[in-house]
Amino acid sequence: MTEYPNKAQVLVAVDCIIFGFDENELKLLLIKRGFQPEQGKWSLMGGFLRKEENLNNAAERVLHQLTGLKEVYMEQLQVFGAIKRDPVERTVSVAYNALINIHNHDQELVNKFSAEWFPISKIPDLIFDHNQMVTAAINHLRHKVSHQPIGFELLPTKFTMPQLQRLYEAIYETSMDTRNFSKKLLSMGVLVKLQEKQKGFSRKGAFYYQFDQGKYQKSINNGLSFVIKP
Amino acid sequence: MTEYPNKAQVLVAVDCIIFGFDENELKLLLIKRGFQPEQGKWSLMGGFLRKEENLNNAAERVLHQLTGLKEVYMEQLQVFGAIKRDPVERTVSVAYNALINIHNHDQELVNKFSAEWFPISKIPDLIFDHNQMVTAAINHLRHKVSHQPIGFELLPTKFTMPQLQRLYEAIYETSMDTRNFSKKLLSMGVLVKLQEKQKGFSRKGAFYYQFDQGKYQKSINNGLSFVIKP
DNA sequence: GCAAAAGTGTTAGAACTACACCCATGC
DNA sequence: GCATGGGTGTAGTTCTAACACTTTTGC
Repeated sequence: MTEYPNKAQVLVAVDCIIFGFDENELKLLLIKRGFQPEQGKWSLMGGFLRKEENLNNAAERVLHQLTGLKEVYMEQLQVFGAIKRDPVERTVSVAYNALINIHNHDQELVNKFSAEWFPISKIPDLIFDHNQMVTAAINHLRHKVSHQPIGFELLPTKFTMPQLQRLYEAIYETSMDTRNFSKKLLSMGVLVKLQEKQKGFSRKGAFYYQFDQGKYQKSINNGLSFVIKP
Repeated sequence: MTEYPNKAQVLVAVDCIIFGFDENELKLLLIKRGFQPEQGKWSLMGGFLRKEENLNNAAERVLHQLTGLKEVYMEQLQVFGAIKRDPVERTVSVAYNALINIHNHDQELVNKFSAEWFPISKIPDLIFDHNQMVTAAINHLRHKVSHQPIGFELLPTKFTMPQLQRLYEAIYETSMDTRNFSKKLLSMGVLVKLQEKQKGFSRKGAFYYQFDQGKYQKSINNGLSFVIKP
């Protein structure tokens, strides 16, 4: 074991861009920073990498601290490494996208961090380069949902076709044709229709569906490509 | 200015996955490691992040050290942060994809680092997690060339239609129909046909084309999507 | 004149887009 | 019985995929 010469004295952090969907809008969970620097400003939830954990663990830990959730869909987005991005000390930060069901998180923890959900159209000024991270995160999500079945992570396991459509409309900031949308989704054969109907939202009630990972894998192996264009 | 408590003592490195195309095969430039640990083994070209440079600069510097090239198409790929990925010291490494014209690099520098081009089908065992990086890099490249006009970075400014097709075939490891390929490329209206023909390779000679960034931007603004499926 | 690569068109099927009305239910 | 959102079919158009022969030229 030799030590490397010219070590770079740089800190490594992770920041989580936490997405949720509340039946109509795509939202991000932001915290009001309780410590210096920039105390009291809005920020992404973040933390420093510890020696005994790998990067993904660090991101999961940070997400868990704020939401109480584990086993969440997370994905490394990008590293931000500009020299002065953090004024206190040279820090590179790895941004992670997290997709959660907006109704599942632990409200007490969220209160503890003075966190709030913001619609993506109304993101406030954030500290450091966090607005840049958010922009990258939204672009990445838009791109990714168009050809991977990850949108379902933002919905309850049981969801209706109109809910799913509104989700895609919110992500793409567009509107889609109901007939073409359901035709497309059903044609891919990755959804299971349940007998049960959603009650209380509309008079008629909409049938619930579930995403079926097994069916998806089979379809993929048969050459299907999952595509939902904006 | 306060200092953060519980700093993570972690080094930050960059590693470059350098792609080239030699008329038939997609290749990677690998170095024979001249220092400990793992001296004499094949490896990606890498280096540590310095305090006074941002991540992209570091990647450019590392690429320049090996190839003598500047202003090269580079793209951050992913961070690798497993605890024991580097046995000497805890290091997270940011992998960068670089696309270069295989005929342009500085041969002396390449010799100095005992570097060699390897076809992507014959990548040797590499140190640390570099094989993982290479796999991620190839997957990323395959995905990216299918909807962004970055393949041209691997070719000379003037290239023939058959060269371009062979490039895509090499990246996708597939074969394509000549007629459909040229029809598709020309229909997007982003290439300029030159009067000049390639000499010496085939009897007939093939016309040269150039990629036109301005035309591409215009087409994009008019709603074109650049797509070349495998 | 022949070998080797370049260049070019057509057709059938698949996927996409646009579009409007009836249905089920709670009040 | 009416207001609200849920659910469904068709036709025109565009895109894709499959397929083979002629052209040019150096030797």
